[in-house]
Amino acid sequence: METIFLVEDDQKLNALIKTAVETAGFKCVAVFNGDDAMDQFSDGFSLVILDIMLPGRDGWTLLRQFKKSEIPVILLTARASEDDKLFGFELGATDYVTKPFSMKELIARIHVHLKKKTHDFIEIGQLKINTKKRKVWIQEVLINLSVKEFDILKTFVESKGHVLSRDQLLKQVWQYDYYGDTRTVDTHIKRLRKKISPLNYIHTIHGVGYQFEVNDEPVHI
Amino acid sequence: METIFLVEDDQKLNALIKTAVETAGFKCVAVFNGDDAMDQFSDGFSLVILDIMLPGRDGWTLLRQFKKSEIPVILLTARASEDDKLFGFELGATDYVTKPFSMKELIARIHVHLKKKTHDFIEIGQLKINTKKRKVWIQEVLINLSVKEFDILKTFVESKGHVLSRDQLLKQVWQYDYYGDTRTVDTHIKRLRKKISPLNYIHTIHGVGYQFEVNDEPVHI
DNA sequence: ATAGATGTGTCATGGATGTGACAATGTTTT
DNA sequence: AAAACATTGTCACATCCATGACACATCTAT
Repeated sequence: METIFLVEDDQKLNALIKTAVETAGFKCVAVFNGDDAMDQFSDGFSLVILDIMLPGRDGWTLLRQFKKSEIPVILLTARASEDDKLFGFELGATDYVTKPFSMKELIARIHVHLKKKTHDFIEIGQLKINTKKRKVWIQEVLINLSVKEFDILKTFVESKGHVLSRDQLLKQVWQYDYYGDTRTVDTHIKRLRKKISPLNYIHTIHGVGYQFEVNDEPVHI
Repeated sequence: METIFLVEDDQKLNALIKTAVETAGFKCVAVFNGDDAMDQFSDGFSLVILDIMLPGRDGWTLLRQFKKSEIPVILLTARASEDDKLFGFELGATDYVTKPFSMKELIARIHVHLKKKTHDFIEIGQLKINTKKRKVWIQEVLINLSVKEFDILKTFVESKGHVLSRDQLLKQVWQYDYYGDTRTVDTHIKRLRKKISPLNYIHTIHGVGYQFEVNDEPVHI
């Protein structure tokens, strides 16, 4: 479970954000001042929400500290001052939100930085994929895929655009200790291509492997 | 050099942003409508700035198209509507900026999003190389390279400017135990030179080997 | 001037890939 | 339980194309 670290001195706002974050499905550790922030911070957190206008220890110092760990930091700022925003970015803030803001927007930005969009549904090109139900549609038409075919397709859409060797696909879709012929991959690619035709999304990279990329013509309206 | 793709129908604003982006040290390809955007878009760009309120083709359609390529997209929006922001995020926008905004802030956000993305990308001279996708562009135009050609090019750009003997190239690109003719290297160099022409980056060091060095004329603005 | 190094067009070959068929195994239906 | 069906892995064969070697032209250094 992803845990958000919240640093906000205003009691009401702190509680409000904490509730919003938790109802969005995250855990939330909330502190009210800079000293507690320093003490309780660890790199086990997935993301930090930091009010830059803290009493006591300066918010900028905290930001500098947090960014040593590569964890994304969203700044909350009351001042709409231009310079503050720029200074924040220069110090490594991932994003900022200017008060007043809606909880919806804050949550949306959290999702963006965690790259955890609603992951059960993936839309790519003319394909719609429900990973939980293991179903695939081409323009609302359900496609019947076998286990291996679905796993290969899922591997493709998740390894966005990267070239995958046959060995990589074998390790991912089959098991780490698979002893079969690498040409087996070819056969499954063939079957998958046939089932998602006329979509031409699986490309052969001669001498390397396969690559999944949407190449639809621009749709003219 | 990183190239920004700008889609903005307002003449003045378009020029303003283009100038700001270029003085910030990026190149900028600017278009004024959705059709041109569709035509000129390529995944050789590093980032897209998209005005969501375009005449003619809907900005959302463009966004959907752009996001197929994994390139970060910053939305420009006049409406401060909450729903628009959320919709934009759901469709895969990386960030958005609400008008009116300062050029400073826009540039700051560009820098933030480009930092994340530099891992798989190598830019050298007029070449852009994506090692994971094994793709190469010359000024946004995709070049089709074979396995050996790509590996040689990759070896070159990674061994910054050093002269490489044919034996070194053979060991790196082929295998440590390769028994072929060293002249084979020459043939592949020939093909690679042809494919990346008119770029003259591969230099012959007589009696030693080859060297990769960018020798472009400084571009005067 | 000369010998060796390099550029380059051509071509045969081998390796990589597409594809249909089939047997073995697992799953569903009757 | 038997039959019908689906899935999977392997093979054989055809096809395609990257590759590597060669021959010859051109260049470079001495």
